[in-house]
Amino acid sequence: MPELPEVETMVRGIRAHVTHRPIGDLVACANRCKPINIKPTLARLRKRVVGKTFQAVRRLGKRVILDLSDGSSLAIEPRMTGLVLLADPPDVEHLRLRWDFDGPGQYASFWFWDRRGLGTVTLFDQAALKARFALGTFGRDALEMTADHWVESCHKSAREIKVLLLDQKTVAGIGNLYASEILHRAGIHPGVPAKSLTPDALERLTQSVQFVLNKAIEYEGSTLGDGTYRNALNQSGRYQNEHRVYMRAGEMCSVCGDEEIVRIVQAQRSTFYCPMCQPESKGSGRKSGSDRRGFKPSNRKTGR
DNA sequence: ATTAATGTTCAGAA
DNA sequence: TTTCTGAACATTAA
Repeated sequence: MPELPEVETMVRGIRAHVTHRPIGDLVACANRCKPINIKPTLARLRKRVVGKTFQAVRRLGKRVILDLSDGSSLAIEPRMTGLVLLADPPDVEHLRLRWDFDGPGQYASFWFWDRRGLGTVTLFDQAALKARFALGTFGRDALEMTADHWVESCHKSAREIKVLLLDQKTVAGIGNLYASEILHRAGIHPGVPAKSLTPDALERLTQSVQFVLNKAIEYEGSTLGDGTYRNALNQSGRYQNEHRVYMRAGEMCSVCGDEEIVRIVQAQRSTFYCPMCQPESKGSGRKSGSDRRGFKPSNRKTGR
């Protein structure tokens, strides 16, 4: 499920191969899959894209943005299982769209592949893109968040910190997997209200977001058990080997060695955490000492 | 054979 | 205003 590190890996993977090349055609792949959700229609998008070039490829939250030479931009949103590929798709059935380039180049085309078909491709003109991703309508990028920004985002909110982390309007790029990993490294219990976090906890959160996301980018993202996520050349990421809590319910915490990782459900999504490293009490002060022992997990489900 | 679970986003309701 | 719920989708585990 592509989150910030996976989408960043996609962007870096295709950038050199898709920019400044004339687009010869855009077609729906010939298989029984629907060509996913396209705005406007495929036919109209095709007319708007053919003959142009991509001037730049960048990331906005969890979307791949391709800036066209006429000032408009294409936003590819992988959602759960979408991939951009230069070659070697995981399978041919779930290829959805293909862009063909004219002229020389290492790869003649690139694809949007999506097993579940929740992904979207949307064309924005310059003004519409600006409006859609303006601060306030869309959150600041997770890698741009300073401690002051976190204070501003958290100090009024009654929501659980894990749920707030997932809100793309509050902060862009964090998804279910990295939310659990980030909070574990920060020593913050996922269920505490955002506004209860102390300045110290928010400082740790700031650092943890930077550390975890940058490390995950360095490792080219996480390819989970189902093997869905792949880079542009259909290679697995390597950050899954570094996960400390995600999908590790019932395992001993590798950091404290004293407690099993627990799975709970928040906002209909799985959360994983360590009751020892992430105490529930006030402001999640990790070093407060008084809550080192005697803590009871707030939820008893430990299955995976 | 049916049902639940999986994760992201958005529309619409509370 | 803020927060919550359900739908969309494909595949697999129970």
